[in-house]
Order: sequence, then structure tokens, then C-alpha cells
Amino acid sequence: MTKPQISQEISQDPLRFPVTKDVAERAGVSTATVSRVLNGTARVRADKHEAVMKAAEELGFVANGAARALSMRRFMAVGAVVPNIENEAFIRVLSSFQDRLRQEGYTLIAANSGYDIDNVLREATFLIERGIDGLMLVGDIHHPLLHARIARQKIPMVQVFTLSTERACIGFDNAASAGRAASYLLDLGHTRIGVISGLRKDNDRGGARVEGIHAALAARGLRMLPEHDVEISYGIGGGRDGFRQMLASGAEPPTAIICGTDQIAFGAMIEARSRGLDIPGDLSVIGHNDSDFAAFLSPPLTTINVHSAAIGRAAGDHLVSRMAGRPTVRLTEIDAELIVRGSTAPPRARG
Amino acid sequence: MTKPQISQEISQDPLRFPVTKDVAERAGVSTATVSRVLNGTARVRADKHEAVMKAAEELGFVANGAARALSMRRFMAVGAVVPNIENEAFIRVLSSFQDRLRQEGYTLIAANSGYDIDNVLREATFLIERGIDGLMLVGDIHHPLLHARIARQKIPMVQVFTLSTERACIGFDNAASAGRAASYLLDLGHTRIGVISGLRKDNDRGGARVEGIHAALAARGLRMLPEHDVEISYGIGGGRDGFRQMLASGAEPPTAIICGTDQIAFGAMIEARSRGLDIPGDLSVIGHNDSDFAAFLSPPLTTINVHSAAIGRAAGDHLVSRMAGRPTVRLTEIDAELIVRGSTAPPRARG
DNA sequence: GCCTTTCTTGAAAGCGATTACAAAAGACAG
DNA sequence: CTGTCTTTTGTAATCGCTTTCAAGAAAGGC
Repeated sequence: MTKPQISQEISQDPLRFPVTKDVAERAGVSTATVSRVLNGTARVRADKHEAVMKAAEELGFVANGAARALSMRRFMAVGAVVPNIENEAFIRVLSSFQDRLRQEGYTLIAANSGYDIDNVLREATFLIERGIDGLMLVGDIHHPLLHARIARQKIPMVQVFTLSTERACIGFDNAASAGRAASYLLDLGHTRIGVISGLRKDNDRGGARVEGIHAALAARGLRMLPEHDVEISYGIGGGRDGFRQMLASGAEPPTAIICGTDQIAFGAMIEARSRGLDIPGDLSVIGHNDSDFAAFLSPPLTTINVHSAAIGRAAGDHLVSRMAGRPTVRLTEIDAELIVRGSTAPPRARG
Repeated sequence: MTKPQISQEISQDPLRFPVTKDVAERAGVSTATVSRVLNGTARVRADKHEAVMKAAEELGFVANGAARALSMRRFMAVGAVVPNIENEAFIRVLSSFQDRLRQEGYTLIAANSGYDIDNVLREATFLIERGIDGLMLVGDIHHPLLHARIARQKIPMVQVFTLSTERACIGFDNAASAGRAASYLLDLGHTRIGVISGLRKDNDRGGARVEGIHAALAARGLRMLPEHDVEISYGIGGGRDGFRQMLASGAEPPTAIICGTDQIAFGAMIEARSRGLDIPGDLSVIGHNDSDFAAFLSPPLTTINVHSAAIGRAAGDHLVSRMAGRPTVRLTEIDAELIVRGSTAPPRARG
């Protein structure tokens, strides 16, 4: 077994990775010059410039981000806390948000809260300790301490999927968009409309949507039966359970339902069909988010497209501007859109 | 409009957020003691302990992570580069990986590469500059420079969804597991078996799976028609296109197909049905990943569960141990499992 | 009560970058 | 060849935390 070759460039301690000083010595310049070359912050004579580049290359120099962050007082990272990192809508938001930030050299650090207001506080604090330069949150209802902390640290923050009167937001009016879906069903002639939503605790969006539906019904002098207003945890299984529960209540079944996600809608469709109900003949179904599979179900699912990717991109734009000290608009509305497919139709004439 | 209340605790510059020194002064101790109390690294007399906690609380103190990282030479963050952040399997891995790391106080920074080997290098370098203490990659084929860089910085790294002879891995033998699925179909009596996989460029897993299927066929003296081996970009639409392409080739259609994801399988099922083919009567279909919807399709989809969540957790365990300097096993095999549901059956006797 | 041992504490030295400031080196005109 | 104006460079301070070291306080043994 041969002695390990210590290559000449590793002078003293082969265990340590190279730092600015090593590059400086090797290139025969000062650390200031190294920094100037590597960051392009000031003119450096061509020969020294080249020497630095060469030395950095040879040593495999990688700048220490913590040291840089400390001295620049900028971390070049932004955080995001979403309720559920496995939910399609949030993934799309994060994905486009990240793309936008990455273009500007920012890193995204994402965390999830499990729809719990205390967890949002905990995760956001964790991110703030990390030194993030900006923060994205979902919704407008948060722990009061969180807003105080964000203000104290002067961290630019933007909220998505909501429109708030207080803070910067990118999103839409959840009540209005769900209301429009309800109105569409009412226009088709439905009168018994139900809703299956995800958990509404600490979730202003879910709550607003249900309220918007109630309001649309009320505007036509109708009201939703309490038995037709069910709340479940997300997922296909949840959708099945939700619809089963609605039928089991003994109340006259709805002729149309609006679901919190396309997964829930899919679950409800499965349950309905297993009971011999025809969709859309006996039951019209509307989902949320326009998931990949929505157009491929049979019948294809009518759904509310919330434009997650556009929202994420806009949130990125917003934060990038704020962090650069540029002026920004507080509210950006990217309205949700009802995509009508085959899962909705006028109610079948009563037998 | 009243003058903003400057609360007493903000003594000098109300623009700056509080630092250790401020807490120390307010509590009447040194910064060393503040650090000791806040990190619990050494015993401190009860009264001083309390004074520090109180001062920190009142000031809304949040430690500067960059400074901490710099002095501890530990960033308490790990990176992960996955091919596609919108793919269910990778999301599950990231989610469980993050949970595990979060327990130990680590932050996860995730990036995606779009199945491109150069992007993996770029993103990983970006993360290394950030100062990550550990790194997770998908698969075993990477840019040679990447391994050099990881070695130079002495960053613990673990690869998932693969088993390598060189590096630490958590995963399974892709060829063997796909081979088992093929053998299962062969046992049912199928002889014309096709495969629809995602892009295989820079993707050792996809390639290995297809090879495993070829090998299983060869072991029975059979071979796959080239027309039955198609490669598409991921997604339901891709699955439809893939199966359409297979039929359009003019070759005798397969009686069974194995798909790279459940989404692809779903797409292929849709296309098959639209052509009047019965599943599993005319066509058996196997997917990959056991997506949420797999069990709910009709017929329910037979699929290979790769245990993404378990892999992510194990990868977290592995890195946590390595970063703590504890000994670890290099290879952890978490075998994939065929879940047989209704989409597979013996081929219908030829008409 | 005095000496040794054990706990607590604070002063100060890093960690590895960036950058303000001043000195040095060139460029140019007279 | 000298003085002035730029441009390029290096020195050293700084960012905010952790941690070593040594001193001071408290505790225990005789």
C-alpha cells in the first residue's frame, strides 16, 4: 500500500478545505483581491485576475457561505412554509417560486406546517434563525407572535392563495371563486349543493371557500343543509369518507358537490359510482386545483384552477423586488378560474 | 395618528435587531454566558440563567445562524438534489427525509435537476457553497467533478433508489425488482411484454429497470420487441402517447406492459380503454410507486411499491449518523415490493 | 480557619468572508 | 523630471456567535 500522495497545492493541513487566504497566498495577492476577483466587485489588473482564478480553480476553492452571509448581512436564501408539502397545489407553488428565486441566485428553504398555526410559527422561526432574507407563507391567519417576529427582523414576507387587507399577498378571493362555482351549479338548476372540504382549523382559505358557497346559495334564497357541509382530512380516501358521511346523514342527498381538492373530488366520485350514482346525471362534482389527472378521469373533472404556478412565480417576483429594495405592489390578484368539463351537468329531472 | 411607541427595550438603534451582546447587557452577564444558556452547553447559575432567558424573550432575540455556523463550522443544513420535485416518489422521499432531519435540528434544502447530470453538478455545487453538512442524491450516475468536489469538502453523501458498489446507498436493485415484476407476468402466461419508461438519459434507475425486464424475458428464452420498448417524458399524457406509439408501430401488441410510474400506467390504461381494450383481459398493466390513486383506479392498479418514505427516513438516519461521526453501514437495502391488484391477469386465450 | 478541589464566569481569540480606508503604483501633462 | 489625478492593491476592522483559558467564587476536608 503506497503512501497517499499529498499533492503539492495542499500545503499545511490536508484535512482543511481551502479558504480565501490559501487562494490569496497561492496567487500572490491579498484576500481582498481574491474577494474582488471572485465576486467581480471591483476592477483588478488582468494578470492578477487570472492568477486568482487559476489558484481558486486548482485548489477547488468553494467560498464559505456562512462567512459571506455574516459579512454581507445577506444570506441569499428565502424560506417558505406551506401547510402540506405533499399537496399538489403547494408543490407547484414551491416549484415555480424556487425557479424564479434560483434565477436571482437565491436558495429556497421549504418547510411544512401540517395546517397547524403553532407549527407555522415554529418552522418560520427556525427559518428566520437560519438567516433567510425573505419569507413566503400560505394564507393570512397566523400566530400573532409570528408577525411580530417578522417585523422585528424586517424580513420581507409575502402571503399566497389569499388577499389580505394588511399584508402583501399574491392570490385570489377564495370566497368569491368558490361562490362563482356555486353560482354555476345554481345556474344549471341545482338547489341541493354540498361541500367536502379539507380541515378548516387554522385554514382561512378553506373556511372562506365554504362561506362563499353559503353566500351564493343565500343570494338565491337557498341554504345548505348542515349534513351537506362536511370536513375531512385530505386525500382520495377522505373524499370517499366524506361523501359516504353525507349520504349516511339521512338527509336528502345533494345533486352537486364542491370539493376542496381534485383528490377529494375523485374520492367522492368513486364512492358515488360504487353506490350506483351516475356522474354527472345523479351528481355533479367540482374539484379544486386542476390536478394532472383531472382531465383524464371519466367523466373529466370540472375543477377550479387556482393557477398555482403563476402565483409562485409572482410571489418570487415580489420578494426579489422587495429584497432588492425596489418598490412593489402590495396586492397581486391572480384569479382562480372554473374549468368546466364533464363532471357537471344540470340535475336530472326528479323521478 | 399617534407617534409610534418605541418600547423601552430598544435602547440604541431601533433599526437593528438584537444580538447576543444586547441580551448580555440586558441580563447583566457576558455574551459567553448568554451562549451557554441559550445552547445549554454548560451549567449556569439559576438566577443568571433566568435573567438571560427573560432578556432574550423580551428582546425577541433570534440568533444569527450565519454567525453560529461560522463559529461552529457546522451549518446544520443538508442538501438534496432530486431529478424532479413534482414526482410523487421524490416528494415522499424528501418529505420523510426532512422529517427525520428536522428532529435533529437540521434544515433541508432541496433542489431539482430535471434529470440532467450537469444540473445535478450545478445545483449540488450551489448547495455546497451554501455550506451544507450533508447531501442526498438520487441514483449513482453523476458528473465526475461532483464526486471530486464532495470528497474535497468532505461532505457526507448518500444516494437513494440505487445500490452502488462505491458509495453509501439506500435503495434496492432496480433491475431485480423490475425483473420480478416481469417474471410475475411471465408466470401468468404472458409472452409479449412491453415497457413504457420515463427518460433514461442520465438515469441509471430507469435503464436498470428495463434491463431487468429484458433479462427476465431472456431467462425464459423470450425477448422484447424493440417496438414494445418505449421511452417517454413522465406523466399521464406521456403514458397515453407511449401506448399509442406502441400500437402504431405495427408490431403485434403486447399483452402486458410495465410502466415507469403509476401516472404513466394510468395514461396507458386510458389509451387502451379508449381503443376498446379490456384491462386486464386484453392488457395487463403494472406501474411503479404505489401512488395514492393506484388503488382507486378501475381496475385497481398492480404496482411496484418502492417504499419511498422508508428510503427517505433511512437516508436521514444515515446522514445524521455520519454527520455525528458515528459509524454507519454503507448499504441499506429496502427492497421494492410488487403489490398485486386488479390490473394484471393471465392473457386472454387467443381468439 | 486554611488549603485544595470543583463550579461559574468573563475576556478575548477565533471562524472566513467583505469592504472602508489609505497607501502605492501608473498615467498624463507641463 | 515632477506634480496631479486615477486606478489598483493591501491592511485591518467588521459581521455575531462559540469556546478556550484562566481567574474568581463556592464547597469540602482536615
